Amino acid sequence: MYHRYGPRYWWPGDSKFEVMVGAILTQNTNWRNVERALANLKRAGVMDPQSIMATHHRKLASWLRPSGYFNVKTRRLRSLCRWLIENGGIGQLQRIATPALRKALLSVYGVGRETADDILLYAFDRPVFVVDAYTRRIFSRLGLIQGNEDYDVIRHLFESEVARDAPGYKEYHALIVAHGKAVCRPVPMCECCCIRSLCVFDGNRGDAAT
DNA sequence: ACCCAGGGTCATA
DNA sequence: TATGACCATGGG
Repeated sequence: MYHRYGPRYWWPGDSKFEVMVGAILTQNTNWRNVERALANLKRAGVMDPQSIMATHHRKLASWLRPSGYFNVKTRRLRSLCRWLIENGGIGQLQRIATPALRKALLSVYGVGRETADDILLYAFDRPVFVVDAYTRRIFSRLGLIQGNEDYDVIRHLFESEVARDAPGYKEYHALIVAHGKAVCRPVPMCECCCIRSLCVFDGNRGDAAT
């Protein structure tokens, strides 16, 4: 994949905080829409936890609107900022060991396992493997996983099989997304069954494209 | 008129 | 543990 797509330079962002914001905003959302919301925050001069907390929900939501789910994402972003401030900021959090830091992130409203791992890998530079929908799709079609395993089962699999190295994990995940976008498309419905979960093409059609 | 995109929470069984 | 409803915008 590296040979095909080259270095991805992930995660895009001017600061660790911006990476965290992007991780919240990109939940089930096209990155193109996230960029608009990030630009709104920068233009408003609120790309920091204190400014976010000082902004009314209504106004913050209007800036996040292009990224979709803007009401829930407003709450999630503020809960993350509240957590950052209560814990002394990113600099202090850097001193916490990875397992404890991961648990702390997961306790934040709106931060699930993938978002937590995005933040751990790309903002805190921890060697944590991010498992997303593309990872499940690509590697299930390669026959290496079934695809519906629990998140942490797949994460531990990659972390045990791939050398624990943050820069390597960063590049790998970015390449998985690049490959997923370019080639490994979701399984389309076929005329014979018309039900996605029962489609006979599932697991077969993707092979030629992986 | 669909489907999809760099998920997570909550209620329910 | 495992589904389903819900959240919402912009692009193909």
